[in-house]
Amino acid sequence: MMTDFETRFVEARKKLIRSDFPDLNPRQLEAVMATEGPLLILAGAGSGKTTVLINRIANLLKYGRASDSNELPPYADEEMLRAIEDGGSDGRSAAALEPVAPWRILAITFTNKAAGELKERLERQIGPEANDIWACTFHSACVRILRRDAEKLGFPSDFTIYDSSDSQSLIKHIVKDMELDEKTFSHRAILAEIGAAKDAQIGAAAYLNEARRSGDKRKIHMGEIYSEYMRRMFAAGAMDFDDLIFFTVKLLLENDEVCAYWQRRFQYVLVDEYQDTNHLQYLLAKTLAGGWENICVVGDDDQSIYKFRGATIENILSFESEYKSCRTIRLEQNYRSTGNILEAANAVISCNRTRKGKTLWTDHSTGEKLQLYYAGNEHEEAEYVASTILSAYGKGGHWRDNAVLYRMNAQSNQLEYAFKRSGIPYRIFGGTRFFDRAEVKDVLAYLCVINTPSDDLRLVRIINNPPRGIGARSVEIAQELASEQGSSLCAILRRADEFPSLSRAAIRMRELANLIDELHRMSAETGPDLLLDEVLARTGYLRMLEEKNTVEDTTRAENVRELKSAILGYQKESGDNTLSGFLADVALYTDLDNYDRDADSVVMMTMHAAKGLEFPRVFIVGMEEGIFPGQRAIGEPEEMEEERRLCYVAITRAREHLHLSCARQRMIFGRTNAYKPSRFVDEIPEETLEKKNEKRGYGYNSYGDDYESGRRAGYSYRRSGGERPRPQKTPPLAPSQSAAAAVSYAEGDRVEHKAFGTGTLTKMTPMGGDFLIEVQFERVGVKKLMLRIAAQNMKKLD
DNA sequence: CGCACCACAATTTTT
DNA sequence: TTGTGGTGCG
Repeated sequence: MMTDFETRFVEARKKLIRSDFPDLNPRQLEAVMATEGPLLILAGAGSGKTTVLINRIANLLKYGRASDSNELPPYADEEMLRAIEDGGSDGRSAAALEPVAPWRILAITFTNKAAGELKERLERQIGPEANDIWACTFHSACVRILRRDAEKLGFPSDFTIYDSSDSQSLIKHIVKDMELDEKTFSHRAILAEIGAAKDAQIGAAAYLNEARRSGDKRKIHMGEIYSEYMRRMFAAGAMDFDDLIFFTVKLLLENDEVCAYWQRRFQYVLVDEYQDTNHLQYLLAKTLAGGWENICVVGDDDQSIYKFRGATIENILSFESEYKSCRTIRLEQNYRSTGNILEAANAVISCNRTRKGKTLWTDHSTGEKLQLYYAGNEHEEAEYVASTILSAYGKGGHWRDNAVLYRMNAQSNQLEYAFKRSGIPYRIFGGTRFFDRAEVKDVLAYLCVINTPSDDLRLVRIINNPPRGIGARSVEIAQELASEQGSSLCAILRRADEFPSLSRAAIRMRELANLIDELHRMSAETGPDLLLDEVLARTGYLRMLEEKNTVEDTTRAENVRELKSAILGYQKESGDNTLSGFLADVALYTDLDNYDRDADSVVMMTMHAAKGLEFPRVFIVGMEEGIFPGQRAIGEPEEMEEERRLCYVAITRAREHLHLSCARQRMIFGRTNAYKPSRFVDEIPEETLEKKNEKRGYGYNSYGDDYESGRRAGYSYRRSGGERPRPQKTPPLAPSQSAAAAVSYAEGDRVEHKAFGTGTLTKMTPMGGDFLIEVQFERVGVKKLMLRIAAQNMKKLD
């Protein structure tokens, strides 16, 4: 039983702490104050969860567990209580109850970007102290833990990290060496299977045993591949992404001391995007938090869209039964979107069965209705998007306020063309990332080999690149020699002239080995930036690119130089000047996308990639059965729910304007198919939707005479031999109108464009049945546009 | 050994 | 349609 004084003290203390977070809503405040024990925060889209995370950490650093405890400090007295009630700075320090040291806090996110943002915002709010907080990704946390104790697992503490393409090529080599059929054993399937095994904590030996017991041929082969994969990884002192977590968990579970060390250290563990964790990650978080049991997970079961890579929604759904004393807080107030957008999002997601149940609300106004555009095909759809963006820009928006989201990267093409034709600057996110580009990987492979000459996998990659006369056969022989002698490939290269079988290539091999050794020695005293220069010069790699002189090779050369700025950036950020440090970091750093974040251009990306982002105006294209939801999800209830969550994520990216579009027919992978509008469209309440072009896009008439009249602006013009479209009364977007109008333009005309303003048409070049025009605009300078598209958004001035 | 040509498959993707 | 990987020829 608490005494009256105690009650007053605790209440006053809570009141004071609360007053320190005036900008939070009641639910957010509750989440910030609930510091002790397991806590599940179900944070809807746009509900300010990062704010909560940051303030929660701030609270811990400042007040310790005071906001969530009935405990009094040892010397609590009336005077102290008065100070707290007054709320001055004395009161604030009196209110604290063992403030938490920053290094006792572990905040785990999924992406480097999220971790970086967290760190940045923490530093801004809390100050330099924030640097000692472990705000990192699962993988980088594991690396830090493993660097300390990898030897206990038999790995060198400077183990290298293989990224997925390294893993992939290793698998390829193994499948080849084992002479298995590469069709039945696709790299993808194997890696998925190995990943799943690791996720279930099944090591290679256990897997193989189990496979042998089952007698399943395929499984046995799979087990053999798995074992060989792990053997070679171990021999190379390498871990892949899954291993980082797998081995960390193993380390913690098998070494009581190590486990106790970390458990004692991490007094508070926070996990962001908890719905995206897989079983191993869950286990890791649980284990690390095992000492103090102060585990706070933040997530949204409705935004779980990564099942395909192992995330299990179960983690979040069963958190409450896992931790009996758990408190659950729902953040349902949305600060991002208009009422209509939220209503649509709520309506769609409510069709799912497996969920915790949340309903977002907002005090924003209803806003404008969602626009649903029915297009005849993907060209029309793209032109609708382009045209809408031009209008918005013309009314004084920025390009970067617009995002176009699609289900598959393959859908980006038509949009890209439409943007090019219309003079809209755009950027595509996703696709091949910087560090995945061949030329960057090549150069990094050099650096890896220089750092660790026994890194056979990387050595094979660069052994004849640039071509130096070491052919595939010679490499094969050298590899055989290496495995016979149990030495590394590089060691064989050094002694190449001892092996008659290598005769022809021996000299070249020795030269390469010498180069590697020399650069290796140099790496001890030279920073990675200068070493890179040396590598580029001495290996002739840059020369090879420069000599080719094609457009691609110029960009490649640029990418290689860009790598140098990545190195310089690393050195500046970390203060570390070692090659091994940089390489360790690079393996975990996929994302150089952060460069020119402020560039003003329309953003294009998959819906997956858009998670966590927001834009004033969002287009969701390809709302068709078979595209979104994808063919694979149809008839699979679980998959369908995941697609629906994806739809929910996509819708909730929009702040003010949301445009959906579907096409009656679409060409994908070179084949044209007819599609019905997506079921998700039907799930959106009618009253929040404004349908546009329904008749023409999907109506009975759309394949009648309309079709021949130049509606398919992209190519039918040429097919119909320049035939003039029949005049018809059409809404402003109809391309037929533009085709008619296009004819009447000539060089020297004064024009007014709805986005770019007034200008003079300076040049007209016939191009594929259309014209490429150049217009000197007064406001935005020279633009190159395709006339047919431009004509929709432009009129002639007299 | 290097290049050109053909077959084939292709959600989504952080680390 | 696009990219990739394997094969065959000079």
